[in-house]
Amino acid sequence: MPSNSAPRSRGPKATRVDPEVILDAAQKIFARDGLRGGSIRPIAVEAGCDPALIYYHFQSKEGLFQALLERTIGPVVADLLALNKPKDPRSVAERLWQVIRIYNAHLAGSAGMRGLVRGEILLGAKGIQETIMQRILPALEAIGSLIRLGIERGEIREDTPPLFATFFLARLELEILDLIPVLGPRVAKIPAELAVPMAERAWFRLFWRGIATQPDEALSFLNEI
Amino acid sequence: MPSNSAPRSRGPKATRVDPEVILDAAQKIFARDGLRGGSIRPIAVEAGCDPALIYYHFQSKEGLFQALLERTIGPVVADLLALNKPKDPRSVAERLWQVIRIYNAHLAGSAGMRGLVRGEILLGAKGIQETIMQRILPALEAIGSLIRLGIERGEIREDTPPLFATFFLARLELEILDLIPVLGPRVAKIPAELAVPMAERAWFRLFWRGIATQPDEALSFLNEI
DNA sequence: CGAATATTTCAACAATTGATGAAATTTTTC
DNA sequence: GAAAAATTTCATCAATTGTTGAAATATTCG
Repeated sequence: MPSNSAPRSRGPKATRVDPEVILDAAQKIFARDGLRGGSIRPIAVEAGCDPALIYYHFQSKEGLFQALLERTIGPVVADLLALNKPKDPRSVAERLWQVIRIYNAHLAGSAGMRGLVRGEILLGAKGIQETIMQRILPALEAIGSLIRLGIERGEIREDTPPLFATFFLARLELEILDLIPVLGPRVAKIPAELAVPMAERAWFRLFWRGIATQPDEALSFLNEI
Repeated sequence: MPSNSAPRSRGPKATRVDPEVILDAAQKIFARDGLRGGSIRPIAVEAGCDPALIYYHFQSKEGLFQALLERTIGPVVADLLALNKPKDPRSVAERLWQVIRIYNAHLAGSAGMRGLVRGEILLGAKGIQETIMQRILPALEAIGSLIRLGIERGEIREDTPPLFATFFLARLELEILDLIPVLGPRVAKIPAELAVPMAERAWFRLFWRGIATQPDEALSFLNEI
């Protein structure tokens, strides 16, 4: 039998394949299968194009992933840096809480991507590690500045180590979004969709109690929504 | 040209290939390349045997990984469960601190394995997920019991949610061992080998302050070593 | 010793992978 | 309208993958 589908015509289609569509497809596949496990052909199917087109736009599989990283991390970092504006009228407590909200707002829908990023920090190729680090380090620095500001203002205990407190908070976001929806319902009878907001609040309270001079004041913003 | 190496003789060698040696090799390769990225042939080279021998002992790649999981997680869980003995004379604070020490003692040397386990919880095949969960859930339950005991005894604040505090502590171990040695030296000038013990203590203090009724008492054990 | 069993290797399979060069088609430029 | 550039597909390569069946050797048991 001859092939049962006529070959599509070559050359540009009626509607060009937006590289953003390819990135969407890559995010879906990489998030599900990992960087090594996800392969180009399923991404091409998802994007509705030929595998070779992906190479035309992104040169290599690694290039595709790096482009995806830029798109995923970029907006998060931008928002985190904005928390450090000198004229911001909010308390440090409230702005640290916003760190969590920002993270959630941008990344809640991209499960798998965070684990992927995390895995590549630990085991990834040097080039990808560098890309990630250059994006993440300024964000960590921004959180550290906030904590130092809190110490200056007397909101945060003087014996709080800014660096470790930063890691503690940054880490918190990761785990809330990734592991809590999986573990929460299994360990207790917490619906998956409630696990994240409950953990966010409980953990931020715990965190704030650990570092604040007046731990039980000024957390009213936690009760919104 | 004929092949440049004479074929090894078949049949049992002088010294049998201990399956434990294959597990050691698998741990090294999987930890470096991930479950999907790590393949059987390099594991066989590392173990000094033929790839087919791995199938003889472990049936499949997934079977190999499951056996490796058992060997890695088993001892950790056993030690964690032992923390819950009713006659233990130590304070809850000290026993919660031991959670971290146990984790470190068993898993500090197997970087990559933790990320692997974590990744498989989120994205892994159903069978592997089940294996992991059946091992981990009793450990989480043990920590939860300790925290409830602390509340009963008045060591821990009554408004502490045991479940989330458990996750918080369990999570803490993971990140200290994995991310801190990578991020610490890059963000500040902390040597990698100091980053872990420093973070362990700083984070445990912060954690304890967040949940304790008398947060600044009875942490003298943190100064040992 | 001889038979049964356990251990190890070899050779090969079908499938999948990342990648490329050439051809075809459209769009842009002049 | 012709030439140049951009976009898309096709066909295919070489390498690697997990896995298996058969053969070979050693050990154990009667």
